[in-house]
Amino acid sequence: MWPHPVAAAGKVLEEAILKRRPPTVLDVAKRASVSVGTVSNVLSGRVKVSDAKRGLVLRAISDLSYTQNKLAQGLRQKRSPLIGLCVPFTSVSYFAALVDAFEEVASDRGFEIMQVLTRQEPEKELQRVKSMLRYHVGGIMMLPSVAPQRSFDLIAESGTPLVVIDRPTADPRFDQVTFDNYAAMHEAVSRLIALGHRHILFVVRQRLLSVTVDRVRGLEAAIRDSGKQVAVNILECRYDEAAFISRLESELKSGQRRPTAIVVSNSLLTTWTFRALRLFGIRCPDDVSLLSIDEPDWSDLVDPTLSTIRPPTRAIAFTAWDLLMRRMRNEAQQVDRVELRAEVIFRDSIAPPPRRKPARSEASPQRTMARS
Amino acid sequence: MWPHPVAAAGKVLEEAILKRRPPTVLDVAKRASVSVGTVSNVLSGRVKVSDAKRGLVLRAISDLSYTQNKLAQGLRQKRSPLIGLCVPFTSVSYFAALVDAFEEVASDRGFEIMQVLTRQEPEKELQRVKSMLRYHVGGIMMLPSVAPQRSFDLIAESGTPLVVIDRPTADPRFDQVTFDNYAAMHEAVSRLIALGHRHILFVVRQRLLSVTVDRVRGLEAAIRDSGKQVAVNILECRYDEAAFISRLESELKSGQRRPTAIVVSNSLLTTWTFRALRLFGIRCPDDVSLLSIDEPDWSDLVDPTLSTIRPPTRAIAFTAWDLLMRRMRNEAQQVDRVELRAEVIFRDSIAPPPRRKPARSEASPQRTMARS
DNA sequence: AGCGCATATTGAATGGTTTCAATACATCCT
DNA sequence: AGGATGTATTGAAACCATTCAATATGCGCT
Repeated sequence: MWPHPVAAAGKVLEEAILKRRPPTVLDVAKRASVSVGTVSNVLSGRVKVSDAKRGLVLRAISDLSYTQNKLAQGLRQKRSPLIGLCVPFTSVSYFAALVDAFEEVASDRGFEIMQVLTRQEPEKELQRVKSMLRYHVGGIMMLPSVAPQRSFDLIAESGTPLVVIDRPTADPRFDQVTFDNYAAMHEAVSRLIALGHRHILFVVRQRLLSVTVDRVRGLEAAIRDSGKQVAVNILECRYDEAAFISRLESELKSGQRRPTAIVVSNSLLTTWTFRALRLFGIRCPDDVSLLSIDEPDWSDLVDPTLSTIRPPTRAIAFTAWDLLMRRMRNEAQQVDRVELRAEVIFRDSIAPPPRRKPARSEASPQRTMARS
Repeated sequence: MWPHPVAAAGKVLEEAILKRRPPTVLDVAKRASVSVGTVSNVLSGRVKVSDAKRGLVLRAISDLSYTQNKLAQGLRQKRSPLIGLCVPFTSVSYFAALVDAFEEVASDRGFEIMQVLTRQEPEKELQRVKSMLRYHVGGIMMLPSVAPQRSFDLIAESGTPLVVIDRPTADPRFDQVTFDNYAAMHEAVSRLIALGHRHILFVVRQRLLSVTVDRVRGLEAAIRDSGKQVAVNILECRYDEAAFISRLESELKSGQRRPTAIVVSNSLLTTWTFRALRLFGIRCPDDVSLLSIDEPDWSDLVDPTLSTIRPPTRAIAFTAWDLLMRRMRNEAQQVDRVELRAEVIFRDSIAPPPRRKPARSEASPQRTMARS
């Protein structure tokens, strides 16, 4: 007497169910009466499988509601479809928008994001990079800190594809996607100078950061190109609001080199600056003009509305993704360095400087200071 | 003649180096002349190892600069030290702050974050939950959508510990950490009523969301407790700024039930509302008072400064983490439901309603409407 | 010295997938 | 029919860390 077919099917089910463990390729293979290799081929689609067998396999997969174990897959392939995403914070809106865009495209393409935060500290960065590598991530997107060399070396040594975003690096080993800080800064500062500003304060987080260097170059070029005498002061500050405010105050009250325009490096510092100006009773744009790099989402809500350099966030994310994929598929011909353009948006926070203390008495339009 | 010790050591190195692959426990074990079991015991610290052997092992680890393969570890242990973090977006500051706090505590404790975004859509959520489970994450933090049932079932079935954050659920299977929306809303609305408001508009994203339900309960209770006649309108809207603005406009211009106070459910909608009021030329707080749930970071930068309900973001993250760890270590006695308190911050965007059209002529303080 | 007990150490088996050399099968041509 | 060519399928081996039953070692006591 032959075993009843239904009972037989039941018996195949048994293994996975009785042992209360998720079904494996082996379970699927048994139920579909094929080999594990065939199941794997159906799953990956890399090798042609006859329609008949494919049907059996798909049937078995859905019967058992089998799901791939990505850890085992990653172990075997030595690369998991995890993508490491390394940014300083998520609580800065520009970074958050980047993360958001990356997750969107990653999940659409069947990848997952492993997110690590560096807090802008090279040590922390190194530690976080090591964590990513322990998971054998298939690729890394990284917004590097000031001193990313050791992290870069580790990544290069591991052979993991890396795309550097937002902050250009001299390292010739990696693809990178940035926006043209030089041009954006040149455009913005040229406007300030045209309006008559001759004392500019540039507030930055870290002077050594490559983006900062580019921005300073753009600023200086704009001054040269204008042919005017413009004094520039750079204020570097840690992330500590109280300390920042007091340093800003002393800058703004130093009679001689008192700035009439402030350019701020990121949206967090802009928030603080804006708050500080209120606190000091300094009016914007009457007393001082303000321009922010990294557009905060409240730019058009405040009074005055804020002039900004708006980074092409989503374009950066999508471009970086494409580069990373190309590299993961080994299709990269050479190192790519893409530079996108940022949009400079002039709103009300920029105006001609006040008339008093004219450094060289430029012809700035007459303007009453009162506004009430 | 015995092999020279140095040559022997060199020979041990060979394997990993010649084959150009990262060293494994086996390589470490050979070099330290111990068994793989011992190496594993040193690594995990779960079993006591003599100081002598431990020294040898540590030495070998550093010599070879061995790093654990977390994929293999996860495969064997059936749980990886990856923590799935599931939120709607990162581009809303409240969510971004949560993510930030989670990453901080996770990386301090040697865990990594796998971040997935649900876009508030149950379908997407389910898909993302499946992705997490395929990686056999050790635990999940989730800010659920309106209809999380299937996701919950899947998670429960997989046996993965889950902590539900921010949005209370009736599901009795999972720990949860929320803040007291009822109390916060009660406090805020009581103040509005005390100031004389009798027409309140509540702008929400999704009426069915549990937090919304709680907030509405708090609102209604505040009205009951006040003993006054207060009309409430609820405006539900998708995430589409143009559509939202036009719906808001019709609400604000509907002569009869025209609200004098608006409560908005999250910071993104608050941004839109704020922008819309400007657009319509409706003054705040003169014509209408405004209160935001989820404190945007520009609350004190705009004019008028914004009244808000500030969620205890970091406390939520840390509490949720502790609950999750307890559950991952199987120390949980019962299902925990922690409810933290939110802070209600009254700033300038709240004032008594304008005098015109007194519904029942309450004694609100005389107030000239003109301002500039 | 001999015995028993406690602790440290060992290493084969395990987990789930993919890979790839080997095999089976089908097709076509002469 | 016989042989050659090409494609589909198979299943053992590999990936790497952990587990745990079995063994080895050390210690104390008589």
